[in-house]
Amino acid sequence: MNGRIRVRDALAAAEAGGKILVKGWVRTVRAGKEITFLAVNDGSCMANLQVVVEPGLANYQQVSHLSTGSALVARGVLRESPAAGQRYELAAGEIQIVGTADETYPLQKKRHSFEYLRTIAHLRPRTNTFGAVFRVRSSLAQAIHRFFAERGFLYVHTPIITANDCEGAGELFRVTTLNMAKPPLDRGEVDYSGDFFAQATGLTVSGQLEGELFAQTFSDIYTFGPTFRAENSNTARHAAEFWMIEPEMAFADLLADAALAEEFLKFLCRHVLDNCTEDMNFFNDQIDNGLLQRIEAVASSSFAVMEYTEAIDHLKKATVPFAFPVEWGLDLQSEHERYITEQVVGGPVFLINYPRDIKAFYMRQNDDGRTVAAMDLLVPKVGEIIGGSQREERLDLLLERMGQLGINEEGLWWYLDSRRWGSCPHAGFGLGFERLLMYLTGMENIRDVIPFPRTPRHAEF
RNA sequence: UCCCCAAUAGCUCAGUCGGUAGAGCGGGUGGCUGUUAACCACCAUGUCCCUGGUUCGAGUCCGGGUUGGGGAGCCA
Repeated sequence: MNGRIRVRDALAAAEAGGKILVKGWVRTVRAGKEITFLAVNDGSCMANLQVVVEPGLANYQQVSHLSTGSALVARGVLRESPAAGQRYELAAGEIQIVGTADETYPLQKKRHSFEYLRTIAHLRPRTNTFGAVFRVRSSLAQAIHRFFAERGFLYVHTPIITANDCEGAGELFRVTTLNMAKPPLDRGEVDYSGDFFAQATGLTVSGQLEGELFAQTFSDIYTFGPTFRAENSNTARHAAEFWMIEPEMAFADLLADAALAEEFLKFLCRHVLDNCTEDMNFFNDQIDNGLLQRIEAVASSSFAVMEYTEAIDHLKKATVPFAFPVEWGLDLQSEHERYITEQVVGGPVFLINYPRDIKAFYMRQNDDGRTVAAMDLLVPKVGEIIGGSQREERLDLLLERMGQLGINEEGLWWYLDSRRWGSCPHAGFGLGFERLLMYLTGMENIRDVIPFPRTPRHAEF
């Protein structure tokens, strides 16, 4: 628009000499009496366009006094840069100062801590690191849609508001229009019959159950949307609001599920390596020196598969001390998962067939009577990154399991119906988008890969 | 929610044995320079997180709190 060219395209021009117009924000100014250099960035790439300004310019005085953060429009000739550091630069013929930034601008041309930048989340995208994070985030989201689209998966929008809290009480955010100062009571309990939905509702913790219903029409589907957990988790890996990808395939078993997960993760590794090269190189240089090597290794590896029972054997034989006990029937802790993927396998590994009693009610019971068809994909450095299962398609066994766990059938009548008519084997998995992003960028805190993080006590911006 | 650590200039930090605070960067001014987080000189900037206590005297020691960070659990 208005003939503007993005910095990314200007820097990638086939040859110098063109008259161009760029619009962006000043990252640094190196000003002098005889010449001034402005580094201009418009978010299209990490690299800045060097704008060279000489005293002949009408407003040279004002331009040489610009400071970091200012917005401007620059017109001039793209030419080869005589100095090192950039191939092209813009010889300014005209600079229009659009918006100045005074000395109170919080971003300085120096390194800031991530903790500080979190307090100015509205400005941090203007830094190199967060610019890279959010470019990769955008690119990766589009790659995810492309992956599934190319394979014939239907994209389904499952509800954000739900009355379904079957995955564990107390973790839902409540959604209500009741007067919180004076809620209607019935025998001491809040009476939701007069609430907007005439029942207790909350924000979704997973689209899986609805996703299963669509899989039994469209064969292969996926969801990709916001997910909410009201848990008081204070860690670098948890947010109250995050985005989750949940594919579901009909006529698929656990191994087909694992095969999809493997293809999916490799595709995304390859995608960022091939399409986000500049930003990935930055992460490798500045954030995590082993990043490119690790992602390249995952992209070209073949994932191992290991039974839970075998993993327990390995852990029992381990010579390293663990803080938590290892026993068949107990869930694996992060330390155990990392030992398996890093020390035993030395790469990505699917752990499959977990004890029934530590897994969710909807997972398919195996013939051994004590395990279910669950899988977790473990990767070096982070541990579990994908969790999935083959679902229990047999109505009687599903009802039996729900009964054992005290799960109310009435609220899930629609889910159970899917096992009444045309039930079929099906399987799926869930992947936390931010955790994927952490894995692929080397960023170590989930609050630094989501634009405006929501965590306990934090809903600013 | 539990355990551990931290909080000093706009930012990143130092501050010895308890004696009323410094550096670098950033900012301002000037100089200089086809510069690359430019460089050089000068200048300005503090609720030492809050609160109570010990002490002649607390940034420093002790109690309580707040906020942040790391780890764990929960999980994606």
